[in-house]
Amino acid sequence: MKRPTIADIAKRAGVSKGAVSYALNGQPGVSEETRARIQAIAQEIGWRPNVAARSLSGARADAIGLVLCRPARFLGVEPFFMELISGIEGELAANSCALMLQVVPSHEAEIAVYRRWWGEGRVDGAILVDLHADDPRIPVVEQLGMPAVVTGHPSGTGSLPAVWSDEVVVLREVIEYLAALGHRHIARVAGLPALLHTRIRDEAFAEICAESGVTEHPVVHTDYTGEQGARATRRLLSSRARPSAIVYDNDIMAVAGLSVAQEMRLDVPTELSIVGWDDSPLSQVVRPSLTAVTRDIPACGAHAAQTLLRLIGSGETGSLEGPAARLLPRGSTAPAGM
Amino acid sequence: MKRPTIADIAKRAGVSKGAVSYALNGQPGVSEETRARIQAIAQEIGWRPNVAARSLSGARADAIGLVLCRPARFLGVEPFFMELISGIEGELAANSCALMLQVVPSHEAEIAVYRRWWGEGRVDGAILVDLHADDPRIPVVEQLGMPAVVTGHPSGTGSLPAVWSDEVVVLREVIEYLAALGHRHIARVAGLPALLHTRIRDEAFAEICAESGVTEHPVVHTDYTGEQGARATRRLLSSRARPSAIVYDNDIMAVAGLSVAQEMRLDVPTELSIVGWDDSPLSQVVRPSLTAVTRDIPACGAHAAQTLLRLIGSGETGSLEGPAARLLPRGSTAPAGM
DNA sequence: AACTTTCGCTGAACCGTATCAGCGACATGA
DNA sequence: TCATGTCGCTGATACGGTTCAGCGAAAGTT
Repeated sequence: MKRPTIADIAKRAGVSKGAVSYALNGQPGVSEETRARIQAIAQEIGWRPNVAARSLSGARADAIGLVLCRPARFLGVEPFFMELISGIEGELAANSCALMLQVVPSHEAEIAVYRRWWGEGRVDGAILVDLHADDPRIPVVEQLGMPAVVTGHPSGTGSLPAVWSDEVVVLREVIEYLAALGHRHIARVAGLPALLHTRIRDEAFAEICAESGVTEHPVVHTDYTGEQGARATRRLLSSRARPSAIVYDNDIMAVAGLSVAQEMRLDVPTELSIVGWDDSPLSQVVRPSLTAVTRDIPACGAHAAQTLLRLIGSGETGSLEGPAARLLPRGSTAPAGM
Repeated sequence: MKRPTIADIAKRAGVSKGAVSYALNGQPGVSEETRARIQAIAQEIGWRPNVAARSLSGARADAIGLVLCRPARFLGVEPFFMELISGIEGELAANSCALMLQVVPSHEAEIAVYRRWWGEGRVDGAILVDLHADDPRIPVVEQLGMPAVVTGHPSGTGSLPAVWSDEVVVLREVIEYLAALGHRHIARVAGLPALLHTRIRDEAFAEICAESGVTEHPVVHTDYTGEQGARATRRLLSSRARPSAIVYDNDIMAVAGLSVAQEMRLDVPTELSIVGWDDSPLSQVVRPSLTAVTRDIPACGAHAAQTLLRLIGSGETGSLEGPAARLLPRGSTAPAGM
């Protein structure tokens, strides 16, 4: 009860293997009549193409790779990645392409994975996330010649196409919204300083605050964990002149900050306004529900996957702007106390 | 600048391809001297085995599959899966085995994925999660002959080995702890009723409550979302005789429940005790921090992966009990109000 | 009618590895 | 001394597809 092969089909159809291959791949070279007959037989005996054989013949691996480089504990609590993955998958499944996933502890390990995957012919390309400033992965991937798209600002992606959404625009929306509510002292609890998008937000934050009459705009960097988010919040709220609003770089830190505020008997939103980033169901579960920057993460993933598939298929490249983020006001923001 | 193959190595070493294959796979058939020479050459020219060719030769695909069957939105917020995945990966990486991931909307789609993966020779086996009562995947996987391990109670896994942790023991720990604190009315906000482990917990909950003198023990089923967790909590707390403690089936619902309680001006823990399940960083971020059932999810994943690899390698089967869960008391539980 | 083109198909080569039968050289045992 | 292994290696083949050159027949062109 072995798996049927095209040879079996060829025998039953009374044609050669080559004809079967043409018929099943929609290639010219067989009559429509024969094609239909062959397809019917393939269907009947439950034939599936063997990916190994197919990719050995110089074709594709029909898989793309995704490497996540964050500690397990942090990954779990960050809904971003799961949503991204499911978005990627939606696009891949439509093209019967598989996703290879690996979680690694460091950039070196990540690079080693790309080397291995590409060397072994396991993947046709990869999606790179969490772009760093002067990211060491970029030159390696370029040199390998492996098709790849980067989710992140195109300024740091070298020759690789990027799929990104403009963070500056939405950050401006956030600051101007808070400024309009009368906030003049806005703090930012940021993520990892090594990440490129953190830097971009950092710069834009300072600039936009200055423009909007927000005189105080301190930034604290963290590792995205709730723990560090809580600690940063505690420090900010303990300082002599405490901010009247805090913008967080992810949801879990915003929730942690909310708890710290409540612990310190500060009412949210009347005494402190809170804005989260990358809105997840979490934001709506806490009281008050969190005002947050939201964007369609699965759509970003789908977008990246689509771009990669096009790159693999036709070599066609080019950075594309993905779905835009926008501010979703909820209960955690209010006019600044007088 | 093609990828080097064993033929290239053979040429440079002045031996046959066969000898190279033996040398690089640790097989007998070459002298240690020749082996070392061949390995050095392989190293030098950067040779990597081509998985396609390797698996075509009847060997392995060197990949295992994992299919997640939950809507994208729910997946993201549930830290469980990411932690499980990173645990699986840790074990796989050590055996240079890859993980194929797919997210699907239904069991039928999931089964189709197994059929395809196995038919195409893409995977050597799979890990099944979210076991249902009378799970339709079990007979299909058995019939396919695909090695698989199931994370869940062995009562429903047919001939497939299971990796599970005893939920009844820890549930007893929870109930007896709450009973000891004087709680006589404990509600449970459960997950999807179709899941086998929900049923097991349901049954055990009723039984243990009865034994422990907990006279009232209502159960509400949900879909694991914070939204439904909040709604269930609201309903429970609005009833005439409200529970003095609620046990939730996951973290996000526990957090949602906590918010609802605060919204209803019920103090946690003095007026309501809350226990979460599958402790994530989330539990420690809210105030009060949540008493929760905790277990080492990455370890469970690693365990499952290890069992699967052994099953693939030697056909050796057998269910194994994984790391045990235990109760971690924090700030959200207290003696029942008089 | 002779020539060219197109169609539908065949047969063989090829991708990179694993594996098996066999072969000479040498060691071992009776 | 001869039969018997064992060692280290070779050469061939298999795996399941893709792809290419080529071939006979039919159709079209002049």
